Amino acid sequence: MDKNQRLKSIINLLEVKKVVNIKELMKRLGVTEMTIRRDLSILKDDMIVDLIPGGAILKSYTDSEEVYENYLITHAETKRIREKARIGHKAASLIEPNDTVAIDVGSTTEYVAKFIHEDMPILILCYGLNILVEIYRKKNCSPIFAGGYFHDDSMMFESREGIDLIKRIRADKAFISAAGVHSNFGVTTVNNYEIDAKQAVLRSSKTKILITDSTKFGKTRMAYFAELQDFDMIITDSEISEEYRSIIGELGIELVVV
Amino acid sequence: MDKNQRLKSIINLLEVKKVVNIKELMKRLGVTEMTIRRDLSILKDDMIVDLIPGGAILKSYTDSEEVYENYLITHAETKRIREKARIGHKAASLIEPNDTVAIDVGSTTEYVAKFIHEDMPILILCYGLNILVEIYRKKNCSPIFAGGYFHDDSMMFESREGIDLIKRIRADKAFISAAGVHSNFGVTTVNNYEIDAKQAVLRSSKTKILITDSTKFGKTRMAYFAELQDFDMIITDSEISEEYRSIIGELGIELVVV
DNA sequence: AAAGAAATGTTATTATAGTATAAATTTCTG
DNA sequence: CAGAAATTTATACTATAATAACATTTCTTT
Repeated sequence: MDKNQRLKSIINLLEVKKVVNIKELMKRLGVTEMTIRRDLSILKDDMIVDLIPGGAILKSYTDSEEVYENYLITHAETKRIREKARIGHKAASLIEPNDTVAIDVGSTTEYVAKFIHEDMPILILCYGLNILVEIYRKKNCSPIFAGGYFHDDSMMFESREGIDLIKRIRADKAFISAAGVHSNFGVTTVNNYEIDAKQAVLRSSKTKILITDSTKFGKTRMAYFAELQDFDMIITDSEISEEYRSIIGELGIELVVV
Repeated sequence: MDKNQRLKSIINLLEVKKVVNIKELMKRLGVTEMTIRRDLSILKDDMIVDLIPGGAILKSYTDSEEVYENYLITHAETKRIREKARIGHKAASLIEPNDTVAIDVGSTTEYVAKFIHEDMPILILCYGLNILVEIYRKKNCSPIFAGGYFHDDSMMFESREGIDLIKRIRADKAFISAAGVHSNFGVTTVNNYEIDAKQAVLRSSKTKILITDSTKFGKTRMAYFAELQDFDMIITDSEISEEYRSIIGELGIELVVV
């Protein structure tokens, strides 16, 4: 195996494994440590890999400080990861083979997407990048993505044409997120630009499922998009108050507490 | 910052950076090496990260030998990654601040996207998931994504509404890929579903740049979408034949060889 | 506020990784 | 096939990373 093939092998391996170490490459390619080091150094100069102690990874092009700082600010405090994972897991279990499902933007709906089994043959309509990234690798899930202009606070793409696409789809189940759920003031979210997509999905879906963690009940955010009674089911975690349990019960909405 | 927050921070950082090293975490989190080591070891036990010398990466779930062996067989020869990286790097260097650029689907255009500097303030129109994933984190790059139905061979999204969106955008520069470039039979690609988007982008872009490696010259694929002379510039690698160098010269197209 | 537990820091030691250089081998070229 | 160039190996040395044992601080609980 000549040098060029070796370099290709290293890149191939990196694309599968995301990290290679020098010892492994020595064995696999049958050359000494120094040769591997020189190969990796060539790939570094070609800006294909980043060297790490003992090996290399594919080059990352997003190394700025600010990206990280923003990320921390937006996500660190509000996370409640374990609750969201439970809610998402429950929601995903409702999906049946050959369903068409719509998944709204949001961090909780992201967990719905995560927990969809890759063997489940379904069509998934979405418009959030985090959702898309979760599902596109699953081999039986066919994504339909409503594009447009990117909003990095919600990872949502939004446009007139995206709404047109949503209107043309009919979904069996829609998983909709909310940032506020209030008995008088209805169901709300943070950003005005989300309203059209949420409403379009609600109009074109048979079963409407509200996905929200318990901290959102009793809250109101700026952008109103639906009444509580527009939903057929609400999935939330066990810290939901007695008050809202009974409000939801009286409206005849199925409440699933995980 | 307590231990739990630190662990979250490390995970957050990993989700952005894909690799963290201990020195960096020490500075960022203001604790000693041993503490970071202990944190990483907890995350390792939780099966969230894999330790690497000097740091950690998010745990990979695809470590089987077979994956790699199969991959080698299917892709080893056809890839030409180093050439594509050079082509992409050159193409990205043409982008100027406040440009609107359109980036077509393809493995070579992926490298254009990779090499766009995150400080470059631009709008980027695209419709390929691999392109989108490269750019959406770059803080000054605003993506506009034409959505639709997903095709996993090319990672492209395609729909009537996506084309409508493309038609509504005017780009300064379009980077278009091709699977075949022939002096008589024109510029072609593999999949019919790509044609509309490529043509729509060509029609609405000022400078049209063909991005293709040298193996594509003289080849023809099924889906015709443009004439060679529709392009203002061609970027390719140095193995392009003398024949095609002169054909391109005679057509008055700027040829950039990297 | 004091005792005990948990978390973090310090230091010394061992193990592993990285570098530089020269010699050996292979490959290329006329 | 000789000689040059490129590539690879071998080796000695330096730098960095990992570990372990113990000290200190911080947090809880009474």
